[in-house]
Amino acid sequence: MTDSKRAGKRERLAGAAVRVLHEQGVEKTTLADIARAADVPVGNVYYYFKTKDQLVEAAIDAHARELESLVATLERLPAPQERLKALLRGWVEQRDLTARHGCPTGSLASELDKRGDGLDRAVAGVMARLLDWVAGQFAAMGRDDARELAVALLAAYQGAALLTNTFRDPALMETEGRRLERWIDTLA
Amino acid sequence: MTDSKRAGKRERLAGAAVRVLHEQGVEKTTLADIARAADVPVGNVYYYFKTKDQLVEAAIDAHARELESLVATLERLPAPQERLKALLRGWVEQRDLTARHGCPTGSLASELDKRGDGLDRAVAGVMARLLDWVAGQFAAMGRDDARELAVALLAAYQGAALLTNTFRDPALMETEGRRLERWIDTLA
DNA sequence: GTCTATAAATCGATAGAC
DNA sequence: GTCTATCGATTTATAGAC
Repeated sequence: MTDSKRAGKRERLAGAAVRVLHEQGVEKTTLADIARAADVPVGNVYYYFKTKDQLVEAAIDAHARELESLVATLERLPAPQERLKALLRGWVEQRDLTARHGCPTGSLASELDKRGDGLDRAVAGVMARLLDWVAGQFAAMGRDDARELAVALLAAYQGAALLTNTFRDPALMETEGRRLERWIDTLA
Repeated sequence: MTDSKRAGKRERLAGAAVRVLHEQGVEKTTLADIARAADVPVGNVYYYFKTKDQLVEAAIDAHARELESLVATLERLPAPQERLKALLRGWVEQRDLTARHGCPTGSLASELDKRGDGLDRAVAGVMARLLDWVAGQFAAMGRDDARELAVALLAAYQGAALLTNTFRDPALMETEGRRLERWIDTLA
């Protein structure tokens, strides 16, 4: 089989893993679940990934690329406060999915921390890059407490996502999103 | 064996479960892990709990009682804003444990959501009672947006706990705790 | 390269001796 | 009531046919 086809199957597995791991969690998800979602025979998974951990790592990488692509579209907006508010609105738009399964990045970080392997460091890297970008926006707004504000914004979202998921209440994310937009306006 | 002794062993198992489930997560924790921590033979666990789920539920109840006892001590403080700030300081004091394993309630809520069983509703109840109490404090401060403020405070803490855990950085919780104390002062 | 069959390990749960 | 031994189901991972 050609390299392009092999890459396609690898990516299909990684992409399906992102979705299924978000829905079911890492521990509850079997390789059979991911293989089925990717329409690949179970035993064949091991040709592309030596262990389950390597497949999870590929899913983290795929998720990181999705996040980078989102940030890239935000970069097109001229003002940093508009970029941050657009990020917020994107999170609010995902409220139904968040109510069902939580924030993909946050629940992954929480779950991978409990595993002995080093996969939690990979998610921490994804989270760190997002935090850096948010801090960069606050810095562009002339704030010298940019990092602290970035932590506050990201924490507010992560916590809101957790409560939205816990109470299965998408409206909670809407209310919190509006409040955070007003907060950003006061900082400009 | 007497009822009191039996109750003692049941409680020892539930108490050990609270600790071990926080450290290792629900899925990674085996009944053997909990039995060892409680100094009870593995097979004997099933005399006290018919299934693993029932043991997890007992752990949630035990955790709920710990939280209620904490809230009861806060009730002794005269002013509602002092009660909230004391709650915050308690969270900050737990920062090292949080950096290692996250917030016990939050990580439990996140993990149990991914399981098919109904245990996530039990944690949601614990979280709801805490949220109600916080909202009650804001209401006593004369705020008619008490519920929204309570969601904001609890979400800020849950998000800060998640980031503290993800980055393994207790200082993050300290900084965020100070910021939230200042925020409460502006609302009084 | 692809897939089936199965080994190997883990863990929840039960049977039954004491 | 307490504990050991073990079953049965699930899941990761591998061997090997095609």
